[in-house]
Parts: sequence; C-alpha cells; structure tokens
Amino acid sequence: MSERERTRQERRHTPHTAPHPVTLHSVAHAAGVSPATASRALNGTARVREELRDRVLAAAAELGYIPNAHAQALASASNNTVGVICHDVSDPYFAAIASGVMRAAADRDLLVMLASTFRDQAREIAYVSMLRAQRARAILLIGSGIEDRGWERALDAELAPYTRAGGRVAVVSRHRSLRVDTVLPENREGAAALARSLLALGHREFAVLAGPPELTTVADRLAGFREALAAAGVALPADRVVRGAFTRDGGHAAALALLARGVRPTCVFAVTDVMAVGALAALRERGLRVPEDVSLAGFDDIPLVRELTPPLTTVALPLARMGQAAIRLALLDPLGTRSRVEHIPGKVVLRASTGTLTPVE
Amino acid sequence: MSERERTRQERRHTPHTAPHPVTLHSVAHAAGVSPATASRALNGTARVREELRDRVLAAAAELGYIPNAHAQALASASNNTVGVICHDVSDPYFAAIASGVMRAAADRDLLVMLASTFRDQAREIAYVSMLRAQRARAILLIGSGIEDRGWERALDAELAPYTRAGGRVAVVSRHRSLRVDTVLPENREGAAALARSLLALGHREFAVLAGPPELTTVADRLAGFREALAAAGVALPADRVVRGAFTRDGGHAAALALLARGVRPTCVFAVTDVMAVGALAALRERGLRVPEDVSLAGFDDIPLVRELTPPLTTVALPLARMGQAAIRLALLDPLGTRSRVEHIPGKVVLRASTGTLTPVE
DNA sequence: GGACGTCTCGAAACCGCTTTCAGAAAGCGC
DNA sequence: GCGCTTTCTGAAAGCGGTTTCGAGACGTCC
Repeated sequence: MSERERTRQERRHTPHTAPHPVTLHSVAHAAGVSPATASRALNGTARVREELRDRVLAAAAELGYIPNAHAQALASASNNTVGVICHDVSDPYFAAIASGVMRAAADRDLLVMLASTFRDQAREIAYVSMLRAQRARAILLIGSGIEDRGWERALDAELAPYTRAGGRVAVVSRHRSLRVDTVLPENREGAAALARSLLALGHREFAVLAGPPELTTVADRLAGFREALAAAGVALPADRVVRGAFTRDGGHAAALALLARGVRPTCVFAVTDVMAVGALAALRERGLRVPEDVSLAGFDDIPLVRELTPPLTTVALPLARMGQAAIRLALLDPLGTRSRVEHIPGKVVLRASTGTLTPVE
Repeated sequence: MSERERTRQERRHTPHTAPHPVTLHSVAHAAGVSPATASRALNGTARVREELRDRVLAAAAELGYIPNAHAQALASASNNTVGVICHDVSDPYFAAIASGVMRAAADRDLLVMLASTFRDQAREIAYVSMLRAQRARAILLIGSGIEDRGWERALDAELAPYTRAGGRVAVVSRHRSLRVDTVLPENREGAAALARSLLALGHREFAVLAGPPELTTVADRLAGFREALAAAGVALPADRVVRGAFTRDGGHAAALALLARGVRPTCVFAVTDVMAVGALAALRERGLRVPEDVSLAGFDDIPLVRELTPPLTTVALPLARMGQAAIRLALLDPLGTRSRVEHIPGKVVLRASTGTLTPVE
C-alpha cells in the first residue's frame, strides 16, 4: 500500500508531459488554506476573510498559477468557448463576418474555436462533433449552406442532440431546417432594390452570374432581381443566367461562359462580390471596358471591391455587425423553442462600375 | 445519507445547464461492461474481446455518446488544440496565413482557437493567458510584432513559463527574444531584390512608405531596399521615407504625407501590400496615374493586389505555406532548447503597377 | 496435475477544480 | 451566561474520463 503510494509519488515528480505543475492545491498549500478557500478567493464566488484572500492572491501570483480550464469546465459544467464553422478564413466575405464575431467574443471573454471546412461537407460534420465534444456554449455556422440534401440532413442530425442538450446554434446567411437562431440578409429585397437602381440608370439588357441553384442565398437574390425587372416589364431569359462556383474563379468562368454564348448585356449582376471580382477580370480579358461597354454590379460590399477600378456597385451588408449579431443571438436566453431570425437589410451603393450613365436608348 | 443521495439524484435529472448527459458510464452500463473496458474499446488503447467491443460501439452509437473533451484532457493530460493569436482576421495578410494554419490543423485533427487582438497589446497578453489555461498544445503568434518594449517583455514573461512547462510557441513574421520556433520571410533579401528589379526598370528616384520603425519587418525591408539602392549608387534621403500604420488607411495617409512634402519620386515602395492598396488610392486622388506618372510596388502578394488596376508589383510570399510551416514547427519534437528558424524566400513579381518602362533618362 | 505465462477485464486511484454541507467562531439579544 | 444567527472555512463528494494494478480464465509444458 505505502509502496504503491511511493511509486505514484515518484511518477508525479516526473512531469514528463504535464505542462503545468502549479495547481490550486499548490497555491492553497502555499497560502496555508484549503483548496476550497483558495478557489473562492480566486474566483470571488464567496466571501473570504480579506487577510486570507490576500495571501491566496499573493501565492497565486508568486507561483504563476494558471487555472486549468479543463478542470474548471468539468467541475462547474460551465464553459466559455464558442465554435465557428466556415468554409475558408481567407474568403473576404467570411473574414469580414468573422471579424465581427471575434470582436463580440472578445467583449464577452469568450474563446473562439474556428474551423474551416474548405467546402468539405464531411469535415463540416466532423467539426460539429468535435465542438460538441468540447462542450462549446454555442456553434455558429457561417456562410452559404450546402448543396447536398443528404449532408444537410446529417448535419441537422448532429446538431439536434446538441441543441436538445442546451447547446445554442446560430447560423448566418444560411438556411436550416432546424429551429436555430438565424442572421439573414434580405437577399430578395436587396437584389430587387439593386435592379431598380440599375433600371433607373437606363439598363434594359441584363445578365446574371449566379451561384449554385441549391443555395437559398442565390435563389433569393436571383428571384428578387428578376421580380424587380419583371415589374418594370423587363425580361430575364434563361440564357442570361449563368451558374458558377461561389468563388473568384467561379465568377471568372461564368463571365466567360456568358460571353461565349454571344449575349451582350449592358449590365451584369454577379450575385456575390467575390464572383464579381472574377467577372471584372474576365470582361477585361475579353476587351470589354467597365462601365463603358458593360456595367457590373455585385452583392455584399466586401472591403476589396472598393479598391477595384472601377469601384464596384453593390448591395452593402453590415458584415461585421452580422457576426456580432450571431454571437448575441446565440448567447441570449433561449426563447422557448422558437427560433429568432434577425433580418439584415442591404443598401444599394452605386459606384463607378455602373457609371453615371445617361439613360441608354 | 440516503436522503442526500436522493436529492443528488434529483438534481442530476434536471440537466439545467448540463449539455450532455450521456457519459462513458452510460454506455458502459448499457453495454454491460465497466467504464474501463468501454474506454479501451472506444479508443482502441488496449485489446478488448471483439464481442464486447462491438457491444460498446453499438451502445455508444445508440445513445449518441460524445466524449467530454475536458474530461479526456484532464485525465490523460493530452490535448489537441492549438491557439492562434493575430491582430485581425479580416486583414488579408493574416487571413492568407491563417488559411494555411487551418489546413494544416485539419490534417492533424487539431482544433484551432483563434484570438484577435485588434492591436490591443493588453488583450494579446490576456489571450496568451487564456490559451495557457486551455492547456493548448501550441501557441502561434502571427503577424508583425509589437511596438512597445514593455509589452514585449510582459508577453515573454507570459510565454516563458509556458514553454518551460512543455508548451510550444511558434511565431510567424515576428521576432521574439525568447527561444521559439520562427517562420521568417527573408525581408531584407526580398526588398533588395525588388529594389534591383526597380532599378533595372530605370527608376532612380524612390520613396518608401514604411510602417512603425520598431517593427523588425519594417526595419529589414527598409534596410534591404536601401542597401540595394546604395549598391547602385542611388541614395534614399530621410525625407523620402514616410511612416504610417500597417493598414490600408495608414498607406493612404503616408502617401498623402509624402506628396505633401513636395517630393515626386518615380517609384514608391510600400513595405506592405495592404499599405500599397491605400497608397494607390491616394495617388489617384492626387491625380497621379500609376504607372505612367509614378510606379508603385508592395510586399507580400496578398490575393487582393492581383485584382487591382494596375495589378501590383510586389514580393510574393507563400503565405498559406508559412502558416502550415508554423504548425509543423510547433508540433515537431522540441529540438533541445534550440529554436528553429525557417527562412522563407520572397520572389519578385513584376506587374503593371511598375509598368514595362523604357529606362528613364 | 500443478506451475507458469497470456489475455482480458474490472476496481479504484487520479487529473484539477467547484460546490455542497456541516462545523467552528463570532456577534447578538435576553 | 445561554441559545441563536450570521460568517467563514475545510472536508469531501463529485465532474467524466484514463490508466495502473491485480485477479480470473485459459492454454501450455514438464
């Protein structure tokens, strides 16, 4: 018995992999109090005689004590981390939203665990599982959803037990079948407003560079745009809509495909700024001047598009604030089983890419 | 006693805040084995009779068991999270590096905790402390360092016990007095090579938009640039160097300040692409055409600068690979107490912003 | 048939902290 | 001086896993 005791002690003396030997016990011992008192003194969770408190604090500082967050989380069943899942940090659209998330998290002393799926849906589900294991307070899904119904279902299956157990889920710019809090741009209205502005500039011949049709973001923006045109008696034939990936190169390819069809619109609407960037390059490559030969408009107002030549007309979304809103929603008290939706209006910003045209024709 | 037992039970039945009631005990019980066996079966850490293993796995799947990462970390003193600290996720320079970090982390099944300091040095130190509390396997410091000696010292004081206890620290593009692994662009050589290229284009009148002088990144790039000029007999007087913040607006302001001094260089070198973006806008605002009236070059090759008009000449750095290198270094076995430094060469990329000039004069 | 080595599996200690619960000490009114 | 609060403090029971250690159950070999 005492033999076993001894070997155990020896092992403890070899902090082979143990990163942090200074425990609450150490400081309690050094301060001449019990661990309970030390805990209370350090966290202020209960009154402790001033003299003892000072001794504890001094000992903690002296020893360089850093509490073990794992032990804390385990013992108190609390947790101050949130998980964020996105496609890729280097996408400026996401980066802008993430920046807002980080700001809001910092204000609330939350630690953010960030996961990039690189558009791999299996990885996305794996990350949700990991974040569940970490017992994250909330999981944020950011960015346009997924193009596969099966995976969506699998994702919801992973999310459901999490929310049922008290976990909070918030999504931004993405639909869910689950009842989760949502930050949703007014895609339809924004695109419609943009269309009206473009009509007012005199355009009548349009083309749209759209993303994957399964994405509600795409569907809504396309629908809004088309409706506003229709209201003005302008049609948007099917051959004027080209699909492409939600990336710079996707926009580039889509624009080339459009031109290859032989259509020559006076104005091109890319449903995403990122796609518009690629489109601008493609148009240039084909010798078209923007806005003299063709106008170009996007959606989102990522910082980048202000630096383009010409600066891009777009529908501005308060991206950073959308990120903050996601955190806010996720940390609000759960409002029954209902899900909240925060609608974010977009604002049309006319820049030089659509020129200040005298009405055509 | 039994009374106390009962109230405890009742409390357990109200998972008020407890996010996850399914524990290893549950599945062990359901499978009719001990928790020890269940643990071994789930982790494959020891041989378990096939029949039992199947029962455990089935029970785990049935109950939707998800291990508690906190308990695992606590019990096994292991951990699969790394912390990353940067200024702001929405800075494209950082975003590109972070993307590489995320990729490397995903390949190794690591969870990344990301913290943005928003250039607040107190916050940076606080984050190191939080990451220490999380017992992160490694802490990555990304991006240009700090402009304050006192804070730097405080940061090292926070880092030192961490590394001493076995934590790994890696920094990219940033100097440390501590012995930590480092991923370092060859700023001096890159800037010198750029200068030679610009000289070859015929330029003789230069100006530099530099960042805060305390940053070694800035100092190195400036020194390399100046040396290469000197080697060609070209001087760079003090009034041709303007300081500005390491941001788009910093570059903008610096360029305006330069012009306000009345100097008219034929070529402007912004030590950072991000600054160059602002500078380009400023030059335009003052009616200068790039590259006809003045050439402009940057450093880093962030994706954005390829989309500018004109595309920006710069020194390309493999940003994503630098991020991956940081993870790799941090997770390599500690090589004694020595610190490794991985030097990253830059590659001059001539684009239209410096034009294909016929040698001036 | 008994000594002995192998494989599995369970009991129990432990990781580092929080939080009850109860006891000690001190303050108070009578 | 005595019972009763009110405050502080410490012992100890977890939180949910991992891992050591030893005990059975078999198989093998003299």
